[in-house]
Amino acid sequence: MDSNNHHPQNPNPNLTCTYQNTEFFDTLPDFELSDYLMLEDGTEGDLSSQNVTSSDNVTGGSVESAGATSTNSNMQRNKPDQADFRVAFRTKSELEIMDDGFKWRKYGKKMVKNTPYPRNYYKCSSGGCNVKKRVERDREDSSYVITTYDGVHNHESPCVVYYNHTPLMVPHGWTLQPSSSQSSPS
DNA sequence: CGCATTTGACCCGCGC
DNA sequence: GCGCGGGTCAAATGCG
Repeated sequence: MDSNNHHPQNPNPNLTCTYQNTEFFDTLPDFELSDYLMLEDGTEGDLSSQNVTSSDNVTGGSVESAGATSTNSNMQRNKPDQADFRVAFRTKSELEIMDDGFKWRKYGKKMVKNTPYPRNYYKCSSGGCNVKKRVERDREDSSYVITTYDGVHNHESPCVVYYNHTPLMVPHGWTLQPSSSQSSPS
């Protein structure tokens, strides 16, 4: 609706995610992460009532893909390859458009019953990448945005390709960067 | 002119 | 078996 929603490729090029140290969220002045939701295949309940470790520090270093033994892989007609991994964030932000360095293309919008705010559906526009993203506002606090990632990117973030690959698993959209390194590669 | 966004319709799954 | 809700697709429109 807002014509200013045309998200650029990477408004936060210096967005360095030291996710395990939570420094990433401290680096962002515009929004802060309130809740980190770890949703696995079939474990996902309702985001509205999904209470997690709502602590300021996200000590979630144990993010793993949990789709290795899923019985119902073909839940959708899409490729069930990477649809087993799901992560949700609740972020305090005025804007629903939180670019994580990936390029997302909106493909749908829905009004949810329990929420006065619409839910937006995004797909990763990178070729061959079937990662989906769901963005909705918290019905309790409209200042919070709930972002749910479905799937795993099969490519690096366009804005952090110059970083070394890390063996650690990070939530979709977040690219890990060694805290010992400078955010400016030059 | 090309690409991204928007919006409505359609399809699928689940619950009653 | 029917209804409801959620999710996805496709065509149209607008903007760059």
